[in-house]
Amino acid sequence: MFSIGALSDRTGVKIPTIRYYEEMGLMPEPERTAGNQRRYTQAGLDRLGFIKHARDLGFAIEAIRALIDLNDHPDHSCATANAIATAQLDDVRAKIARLQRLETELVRIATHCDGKGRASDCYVLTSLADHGLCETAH
Amino acid sequence: MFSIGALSDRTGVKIPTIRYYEEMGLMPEPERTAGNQRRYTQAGLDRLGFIKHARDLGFAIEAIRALIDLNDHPDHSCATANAIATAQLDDVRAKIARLQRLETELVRIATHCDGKGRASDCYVLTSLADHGLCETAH
DNA sequence: TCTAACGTCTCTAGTAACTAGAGGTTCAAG
DNA sequence: CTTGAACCTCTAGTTACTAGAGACGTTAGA
Repeated sequence: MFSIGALSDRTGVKIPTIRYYEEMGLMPEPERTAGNQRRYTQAGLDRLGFIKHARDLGFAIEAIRALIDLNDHPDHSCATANAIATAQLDDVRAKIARLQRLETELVRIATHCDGKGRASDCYVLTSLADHGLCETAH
Repeated sequence: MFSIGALSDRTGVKIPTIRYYEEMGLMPEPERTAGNQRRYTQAGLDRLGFIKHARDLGFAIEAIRALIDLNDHPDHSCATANAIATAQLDDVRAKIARLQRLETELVRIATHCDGKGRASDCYVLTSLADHGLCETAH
């Protein structure tokens, strides 16, 4: 049996976050000691690892809830799991594309200002005031 | 003079968001009609455009506050503006790098599952349960 | 001038996914 | 049996908005 601190140490998930996951219904309510402290089994540790990994990959809590549900029903079809993973991939790719456009503009903005002039001549400030200077849409 | 709705239409910033910016001190408190409605000048419109552009580029409210402050003091050095823009660029690049690592893992996870099997054999679920299958750190 | 329709007002509360802190209790090592 | 670390619950704060309720203001047409 593991205390909540032991779980935290093994997974890298902070203690308040573990309690938060329990409240959100991602972690099952564990057994308690006579003094009301949580005691987890190996299954609890495994589940927290699953959640952590999914969160690290950017899955939302609701998506993880669905994935856990599937994991608990081995005979269900995995179509939902595939759809969730694919949607997450699409989401990540969209974010990358957007950030790359921002990167382009920020490089332009940052390189045209050496930080040594006066604010009235600053290309950073001029750029922000005038959208027309941008190369891409954002 | 512009009503708040006119400002919203011209900048694409939603009305409650304009009021929120006012509360945060990014937008100055505008004049009011006898009936207590906000009326903005061209300067108010310009400032909202500045804020919108900065937000679109991912600058945080606090960073924008500093940029506006510089914009209002033309004789100050623009070193801070340059530092803020550079920090933002670094931040964007770090996010891109992280997302690209996630993309790698998600491609692997999504392509190994066709969504037609059973949950017990699902590569998506197996992968999430076993971090060892990952190619990169995340 | 009246009135209908639409615009605007303030205020509260909700979102995602935690994080911080207060004030009190329990556990385990020595 | 003591003591110090770990744990408990609860509330509130974070970021940047968004939604909704209920009331009031503005304006164009009859």
